[in-house]
Order: sequence, then C-alpha cells, then structure tokens
Amino acid sequence: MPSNRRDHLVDTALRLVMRDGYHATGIDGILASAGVAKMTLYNHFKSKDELILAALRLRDARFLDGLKKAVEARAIKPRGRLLALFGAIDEWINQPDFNGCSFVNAAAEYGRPGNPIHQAAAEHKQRVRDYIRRIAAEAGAPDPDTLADTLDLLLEGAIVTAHVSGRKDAAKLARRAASILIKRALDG
Amino acid sequence: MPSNRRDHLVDTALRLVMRDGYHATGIDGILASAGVAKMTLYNHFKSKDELILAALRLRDARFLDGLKKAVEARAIKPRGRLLALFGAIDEWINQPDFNGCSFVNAAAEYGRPGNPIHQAAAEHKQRVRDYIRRIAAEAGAPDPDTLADTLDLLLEGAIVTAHVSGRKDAAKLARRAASILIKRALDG
DNA sequence: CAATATATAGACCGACCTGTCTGTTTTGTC
DNA sequence: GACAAAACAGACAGGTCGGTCTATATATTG
Repeated sequence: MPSNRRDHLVDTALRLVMRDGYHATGIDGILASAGVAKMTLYNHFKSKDELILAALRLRDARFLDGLKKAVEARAIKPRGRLLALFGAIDEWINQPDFNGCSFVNAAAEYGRPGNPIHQAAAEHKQRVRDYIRRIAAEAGAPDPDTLADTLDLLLEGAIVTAHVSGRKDAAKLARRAASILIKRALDG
Repeated sequence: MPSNRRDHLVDTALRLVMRDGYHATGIDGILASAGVAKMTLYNHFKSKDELILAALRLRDARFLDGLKKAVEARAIKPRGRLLALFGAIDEWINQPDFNGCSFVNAAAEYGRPGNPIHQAAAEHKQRVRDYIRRIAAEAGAPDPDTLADTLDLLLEGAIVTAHVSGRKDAAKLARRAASILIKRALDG
C-alpha cells in the first residue's frame, strides 16, 4: 500500500529525469520540487537508483497504457491498428515537451546491460514488442514475431530520429514504410 | 596544427565517454587515463563541454570514414551498397565493446536541441543521411531523399534496439526490411 | 647557451553529490 | 485527548565535480 507521498515523489522524479536526464537530476532537486523531506525518500527507497527504477516502472505502465488506448481509439481492425501505432507515436513526438524515449535515454546513461536500470529499459522494450506482436498475430500475420520486430525497428528509429535530429515527420515517414511491409507480410 | 597531447586527450575523452557516458565521466578520470596535467586540458579547451565537442567531432569523422570504407568494401554497385550499410552496422553492433551510438547517447544526456552537443549529434546524423542519400541517388532512386530517410530509420532502429534490448540480430532484421523497401523504390 | 613556450604536479576553490542523523512537528487512529 | 507513525527541516559527512592557480620542470627554438 504505497503512500500518497511515495507516489508523488515517484511522479516528480519521473518528470524531472525525463526533462533533464538521470545523472543531471539531483536528489535535492527532486525533493525540493516535490516538497518532500529527504528522510521520506530514504524511508521509501534504498537509493536514488531505486527511486529511478520506480519512476521507470511508472513510465512503463503509463506509456503502454497510453499507447494501447491511442491505438485502439484510432482503429478497430488489427491491420489498421498496426498502422495506428505510427499515428500514436507521431502524436507523441510532436508534443512540445517530447524529449526522446526515457528508456533509450536510460540505457544511454546506464550503458552496461547488467545494470538494473538498463535491464528495466530492455524489459519495457520487450513489453512494447509483445504488444505489437499480439496485434500482428490478430491481423493474421504468418510470422507475427518478425513483423512485430520489423515494425518495432521502424518505431524506434522514428522516435530516436525525432529526438536527435528534430525530425518531426519521422513517424509519418516510418508509417509509409510500415504500410508497405505490412501489406507484404499479410497479403504477399 | 593540433599538438600531440591535444589529440591524445581528445582520443582518451572519446574512449571514456563512449564507455561510461558523458556526465558519468569526470575530467580527473580523463586526465589520469591520458596521463596529462589539468592545465594542459584548459590550455587547449575552454571547458569540459568543448572537449566533448572535440571528441564528438573525432567520432563523427572516424565513424563516417569507417562506414564508407566498410560499405565500399562490401559492394560495388549502388544497390548492393545500400544493403551493405546494414552489414556494416551489423558488424559494429556485434563488437564486444559496442555501447550504442555515441550521438544518440549524447542527445540523451544533453536533451535540449539548442545545446551545442545535441546539435553536434544532429549534424552527425545529417551527414550519415547525406551519405545514404548519395548512394540512393547513385542507385537511381526516383526519390532518393525518401529512400535514404527510410533506410536511415531502419538503421537507427537497429542500432538503438541492439543497444537497449541487446538484440544482436537487429541489423540483420533491418536488412530484410530494407531489401523489400529498396526493391520497391528502385524497381517498383 | 639563453629565451620562450608548454607541460608538469598538485594544492585549492566553491558548488554539488548521495546518503545519514537529530530533533521537532504534523498526521492519523483509537 | 492520548499515543504512535510518519513527515518535517536542516545540519552534517565524505566525496566528486568542473575549474583556477602557483611553482617547477621539460622541450623547443633562436
């Protein structure tokens, strides 16, 4: 039963690390921004890394939930939903506060694959891929794994390109390529 | 005419930030690893950020040079070279010390697009895209820009997926999708 | 050899870092 | 209103950060 303050702390930490990065965001800044005392943090978490892990779990849940809702609102049939993935990402990367994928950024700062934070990023990406795979299977793809992996590559490419290069059209571009690949995978 | 010590410093800085990240790599560590005095650094650079910028310029030159050489060694005809891009990236991401794209990682840590380091990352990506575009044009693509942008998305997706998720087959997967898209763009 | 530029080691600065501790105040529950 | 749990503010510790400064030593060049 997590207390309200714990949730508020995690939410604040997530907001700040998404904006400023992980190493660049200090404990004191999070506490000041949340209006929470230091000992409250260390009563709920063993370390800054544990707080970050909780923040990433929150981000994972929110992102997947939002993605699913956006996709399902945009299309009913599975094939349409595969394309709707790119519409949802397009909307996201064009938000003014878009700052790249928190998990890619986390993996960038915690580069070693054994690091728990890096691992959490990998697990998030796995969950996204699982979701895409499910839609691909529902669409009747003969090889839903490969189709999901391929579409996921395009999505990741669009997200990272939108961030690094500021290409706001990256998702639309990815969508065009995806359309071809989906057609070929399902109809070919 | 840059002095040898300057080059050595930049080279050392690049190696360390590629391994450990930008904020996580301290000045003192770079100096100790390079065997160079602190004042030597500040005689050649105004700040740590300037040193990082020099390191990224070095990385940019090395990466593009290596990519071109690898591509040109793998195929003669432009269409083969478009596919060879993915072979080159495949080789890279399967190296044991692969730690993601330094420029994606830089953009992750210096998230604001106005930041000079972020900007250097964007410029690097632009140069990569320009190179791909040139090959696409040589291959006779009716719309080399779009083809290059699309292939670049797949490449970026493969690089980031290989790093975050440890998918060593990401480039091979991307290559398969690229093959379809190239065929369609050139023959379709 | 003399003169000048460059590199050296290392002390030092103020700021910031994560994490600990103390004592006080608020909060929630019976 | 009594009592206990939780959160409070804030000092503190030990370290690291980027960056400056001094004084010594090493190269380079005339």
